[in-house]
Amino acid sequence: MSPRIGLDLPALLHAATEIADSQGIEAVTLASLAQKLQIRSPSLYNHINGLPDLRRQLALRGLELLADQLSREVEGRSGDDAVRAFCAAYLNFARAHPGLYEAIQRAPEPEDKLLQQAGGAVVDQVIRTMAGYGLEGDAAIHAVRAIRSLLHGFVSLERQGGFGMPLDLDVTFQLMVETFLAGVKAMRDGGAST
Amino acid sequence: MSPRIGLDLPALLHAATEIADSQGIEAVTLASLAQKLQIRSPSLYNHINGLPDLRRQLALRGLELLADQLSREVEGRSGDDAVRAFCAAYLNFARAHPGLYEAIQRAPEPEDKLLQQAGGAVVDQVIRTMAGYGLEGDAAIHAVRAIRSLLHGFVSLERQGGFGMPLDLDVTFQLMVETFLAGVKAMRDGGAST
DNA sequence: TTGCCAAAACTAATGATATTAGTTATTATA
DNA sequence: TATAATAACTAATATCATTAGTTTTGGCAA
Repeated sequence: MSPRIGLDLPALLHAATEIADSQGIEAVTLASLAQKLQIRSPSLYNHINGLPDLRRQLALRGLELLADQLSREVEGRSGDDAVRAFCAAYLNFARAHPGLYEAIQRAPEPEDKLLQQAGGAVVDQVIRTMAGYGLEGDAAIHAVRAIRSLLHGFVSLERQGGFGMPLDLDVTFQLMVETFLAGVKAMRDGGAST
Repeated sequence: MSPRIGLDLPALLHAATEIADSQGIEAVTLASLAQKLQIRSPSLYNHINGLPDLRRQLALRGLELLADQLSREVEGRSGDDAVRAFCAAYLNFARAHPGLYEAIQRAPEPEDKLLQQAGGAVVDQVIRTMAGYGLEGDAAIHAVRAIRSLLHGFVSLERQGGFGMPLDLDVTFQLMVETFLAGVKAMRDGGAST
């Protein structure tokens, strides 16, 4: 009675994103998505290649969106200011799109070219932001890894309610970033102190 | 022909841990566990209360083991040395038990008393380790949150292969911890520098 | 304008999973 | 030795992903 509803991949991903952001990536199933779209689940195969493919597409969409927002916020800034803006943008994305953020973490296939590339774009943005910071070569790579760890760790713990104390998390975040910057400078300008 | 094989909860969790550590927490299903134990999956209900309960038990087991190893390594140390030992022990646990570590992160029910308590034991260990560091009140809480973020972020990114460059990860980890310590001292002993 | 074809929906069917209900056999204990 | 609790079992159901094959529709070419 009603073939041709007019679905396409973007519409699918939009609906899947809503499910992921509101109920978690686990809740994104072909059954739940089909129900939300008012179609039968086998019909989804006209647009995607099964559940793993759907989640992969979500991860791609998430990475693109993240890279986009990061570069937009960092643009025109430099030094500490750029790092602060970068960190804030990263946190904001994770809070605004918890489901997409979750999807990004599920990068299984290391040989997936497109996913690698999309992830690379985000990492490149970190590298650009941290560049011109007086760090060269290996030291720069270590610093980039450190800030990625810091950001991802905070975001993950916050999302899963890992921080018990009722102390303002935004303050923690700000302080954490400043501590990191202070540490980088201390390490750069000399050895360890007491 | 063969009821009474002699299974009990510890044996179950041991087998489930092996699956989780070798194939990931996703691979821990009642079907896979039953197959490994040579029984039919409904028989598992004599020991556990379904799949969610099994994963919860795994998380509990993981938290206990982690708290145990952390306190063992930190014992007798203090100051920077204690922090370094703590971080190393945390990393070692995550590497040795990737499946258990994964299980820990899946803490869904915030009202689960036992899980809260087990998680609290780990956090308390962080607090004890960071204590006597010249940080008081809120500052101490922020510092604890920061180091948890750092450790969890690094461990997660490493596990999912998030670090692309073929640069020694152990070096990054060491450096990261030292940078954190330097940052904490810089923040404690004065404001921001240039 | 008409007819055809590709695309997008569908139904039907299969296999895997978790879970429940009810059954049987064994072990421990009274 | 008899019995009761326990730990295995079989049978059955519901949900999910996936495949195969079918129908309908909308656009495009003759």
